Amino acid sequence: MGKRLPGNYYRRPATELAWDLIGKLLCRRTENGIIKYRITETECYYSEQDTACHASKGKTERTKVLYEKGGTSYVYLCYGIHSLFNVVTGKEGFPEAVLIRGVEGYNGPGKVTKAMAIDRSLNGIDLVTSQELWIEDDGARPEYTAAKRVGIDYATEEYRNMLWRYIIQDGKYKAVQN
DNA sequence: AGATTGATAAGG
DNA sequence: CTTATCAATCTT
Repeated sequence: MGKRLPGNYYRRPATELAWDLIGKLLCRRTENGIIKYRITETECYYSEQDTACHASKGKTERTKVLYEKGGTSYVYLCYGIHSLFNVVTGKEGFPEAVLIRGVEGYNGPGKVTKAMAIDRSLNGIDLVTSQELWIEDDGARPEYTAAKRVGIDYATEEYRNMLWRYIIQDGKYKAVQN
């Protein structure tokens, strides 16, 4: 079956990981056993120049994890309600990450983390060695489309228009349009 | 379209 | 300490 993605898989730009993670299996160990969901939608956040990226305002207590090396998880509580799960990519010292916006059966980043019981206690863990949370590749290479990112109205127009959101082509799980 | 929600970050 | 700001979701 699926193989866990190695550390060097994550040491690539978020702009590349974002579409490559489409179709991969997000795995989570729970008390009831291991659950796996296929990733259907991602978004990438790249560099301090990207005004939609949390790191654009500089390194803070919250965003410092974005500067970690690829393969680190970044779990962030949004709007006081929703935990959002991101995969930090690239090399140490450069802020970039891929937000998991949807998995098979669950559209919406808040629903994904709810379904998989991901919370801020998993912030900063290593997806390569963790027994709690990791990503596998089972060889699936689904079609995907690119779109503008959503929920980032505060970003400058230049970055709002970036096609940094990727959606699996499956018809069953249509994403909301811009 | 509007209400909600609480951690985070910046300012006094 | 106080205030403003959200990488969202649910209900009208």
